[in-house]
Amino acid sequence: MLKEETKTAPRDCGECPIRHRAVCARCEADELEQLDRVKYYRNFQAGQTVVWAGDQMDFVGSVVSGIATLTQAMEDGRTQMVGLLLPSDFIGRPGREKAIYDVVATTDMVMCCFRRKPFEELMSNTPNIAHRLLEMTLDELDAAREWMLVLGRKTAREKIASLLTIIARRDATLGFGKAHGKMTFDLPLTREAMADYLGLTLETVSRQISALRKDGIIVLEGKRHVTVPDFERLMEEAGDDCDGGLLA
Amino acid sequence: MLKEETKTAPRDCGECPIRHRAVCARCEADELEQLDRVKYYRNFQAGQTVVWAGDQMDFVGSVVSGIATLTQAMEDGRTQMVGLLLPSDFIGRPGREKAIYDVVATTDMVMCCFRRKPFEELMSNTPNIAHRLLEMTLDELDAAREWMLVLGRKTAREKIASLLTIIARRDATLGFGKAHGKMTFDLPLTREAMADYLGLTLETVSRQISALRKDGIIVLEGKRHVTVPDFERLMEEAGDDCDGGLLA
DNA sequence: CTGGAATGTTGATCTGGGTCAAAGTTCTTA
DNA sequence: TAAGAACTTTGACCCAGATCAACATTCCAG
Repeated sequence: MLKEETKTAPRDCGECPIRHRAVCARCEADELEQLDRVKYYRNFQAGQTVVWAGDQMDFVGSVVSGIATLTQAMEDGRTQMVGLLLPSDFIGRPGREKAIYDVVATTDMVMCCFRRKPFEELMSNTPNIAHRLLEMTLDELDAAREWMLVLGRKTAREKIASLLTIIARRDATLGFGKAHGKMTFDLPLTREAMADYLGLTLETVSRQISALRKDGIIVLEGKRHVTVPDFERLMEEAGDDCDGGLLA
Repeated sequence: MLKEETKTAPRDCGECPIRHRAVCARCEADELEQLDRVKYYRNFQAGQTVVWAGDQMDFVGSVVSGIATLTQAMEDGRTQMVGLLLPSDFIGRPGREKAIYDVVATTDMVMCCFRRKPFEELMSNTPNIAHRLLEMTLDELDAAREWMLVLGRKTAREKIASLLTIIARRDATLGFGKAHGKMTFDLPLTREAMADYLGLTLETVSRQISALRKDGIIVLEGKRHVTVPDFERLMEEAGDDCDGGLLA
């Protein structure tokens, strides 16, 4: 049932696609070598759980390729996604024994893991790592706060538009191409996952996507492939005039 | 009109009330001295704006006493509070020129400010500062994510209960006393500010507070002074069974 | 292919919280 | 000590989004 290695890990850091965006972005050759000693790659399939909230977690690491989600749940089953982890994003918290969120791979995913204890030690001797991690954490904090506005104050339609905006921007940044005019991308999330991210029900997500389609804001091919004829138009629908920011 | 110094700044770090919780928590004597050279205190009155979103910000710093809020607004006036800054919390982001949120003092407040440029330099030579800031930022990220669950998935009543829970916990941590059984504290926020924090209208906030009062979950003296007869009961209302965490 | 999970769409109805409106309470400042 | 101004409560009504239900589509495994 295992597909034969969806995507293989990079052979070494030199050809790693996230070399210049991840925690290791600012490391020198010798530092990379130290990291290399405590590092290993792991592959996950779409749908697979990386960690369960409450589990012991003896590694931290970076998303190399693919997408994962960070999710929090209440006892009665209500669920809120609190983070969307894209290539180069960091998973885990140095100094923390147990995961406090569920981490799930929503697409096939490759992770570059570091054994936690040695990584923590490395961090205290390697300002380049600690510094980059601080920077990334501050970015994520900004993204989380931006998302608080979405959750707290935006309408369902604006929420959907905001999510599309983020995904489109990410594709522009990571792949090639500008974040304006005509754009095309795939939704890496199911309707349900979108609902969990947006604080909506999946029915509402479905309806609002249909509405945006009817209004010509987006064009769908199949369920997942989206074309945005005019990105500026989409941003207006999202309610945030142009504000940059967002998203690590 | 100025009250004669609501609360004065500490004379020196030795008697600073946040000495062991703020960015400087782990600094040695010599490091404190370096910080001292770029530091100054500022007093704000309740209601005063500390920084406007978009403004140049040439300082960062810590809340010494009092409370401030971090707020984000859409052009049409919808407003979402994205942070509640308590004593020892850090304001501003090293490396960032312009504020991206409004910062407002909701009570009289004393800040310990550092000139931004020299602080940034200091940070690169002083792992103790950078490290502590990373730790604090990670805590704030956790708090922001916890809040995403509140905003996205909780009912109005649960939201109010969650907020009361946070404030009660803070008072327990900062002041004296345990976070269980009978607790008493003052609300540092107006109904409107609570609404902005919770993604509600002030009418709903008012109604739900009345409802909690009627149900005996809380007892009010005046508008602001709250007694919680049974903290466990309040936590149940908040929907999170006991989960610790939250709040820097 | 084919039967059954997932996954997604659409409709009908209900409801929690928003909106609008009017009073009631404090707090100021004169 | 009075007259605002700011804050809070409460009521009546409404609507965006939830809930419940049926059906369509896609994707597999056998």
